[in-house]
Amino acid sequence: MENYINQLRNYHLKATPQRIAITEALAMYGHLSIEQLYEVLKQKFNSLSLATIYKNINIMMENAFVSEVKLPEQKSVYELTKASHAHLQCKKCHNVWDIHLNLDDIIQNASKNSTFEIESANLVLSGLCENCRNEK
Amino acid sequence: MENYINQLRNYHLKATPQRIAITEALAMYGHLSIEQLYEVLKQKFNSLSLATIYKNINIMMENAFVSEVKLPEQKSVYELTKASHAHLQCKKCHNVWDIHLNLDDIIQNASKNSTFEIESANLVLSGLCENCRNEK
DNA sequence: TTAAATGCAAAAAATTTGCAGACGT
DNA sequence: ACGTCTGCAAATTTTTTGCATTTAA
Repeated sequence: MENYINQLRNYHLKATPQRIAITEALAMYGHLSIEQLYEVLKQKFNSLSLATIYKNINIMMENAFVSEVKLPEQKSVYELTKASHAHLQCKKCHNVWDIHLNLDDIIQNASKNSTFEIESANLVLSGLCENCRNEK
Repeated sequence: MENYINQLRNYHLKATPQRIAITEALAMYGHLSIEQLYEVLKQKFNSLSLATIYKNINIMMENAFVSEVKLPEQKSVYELTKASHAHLQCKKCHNVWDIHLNLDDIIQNASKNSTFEIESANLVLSGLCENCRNEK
């Protein structure tokens, strides 16, 4: 909590209660959509406005405190910015997990096959999570 | 052209002039956004409605004739469905290219590090294309 | 001939903006 | 105290829907 206040400040973001709550929610759940963030924070702030979520997520992305994860077949989710990693998306429950693959290898390999100067890689792996796989 | 008519029919899509034109545009340009498709087709059909683009792209995706490519920091583009491949996105000119990497290797490697049953991989590599790199 | 597609207008959904009052620093 | 943030309402943007007419097969 104190921790989140300082983290926000490190990214030049005023530590308002709403922003602290967004940070807490993302730290706890890992990946949330705009609508999910709204539902979670709504518990704590009953006068919360969706516009506040949008404004905050936008400025948090501009300041690289939060990152957007674009996913096939579902709405984007947002996460606290971390070291480069890939994502696992469950096609059944739609939850998202981090997976720590070496994206640099992929970038280097791809660089051999192109004239691009590749700076970053965005990888989403889709399938069934352990839970959903066992359910059927 | 005849060719596109049959391709559309293979995917259970009636070959209307608008759909043929969408197919031609995607075959020619590779990757186009909704708005770009609208602009391109508008040349040919001056009574064209944006709703027609949306309806067609949606049904073409349902029938797997067209695929959506979600990109970091820019609107989705659409392409004719092809064998599995990755994408290169230029951060300057915002154009998109296919790159034929072996995604199966990536999937197998990731599978070792997770309990997921991974079915597919979605990879977008971002950087500068040759043109934009040379311009500065 | 018939089911489906088109284009239009309207509706719905998603996102952004402006502003007055509240709040963090 | 100052500049920024919040919540609200309104505006804008994006996407979908309903319907009359047209069209592909």
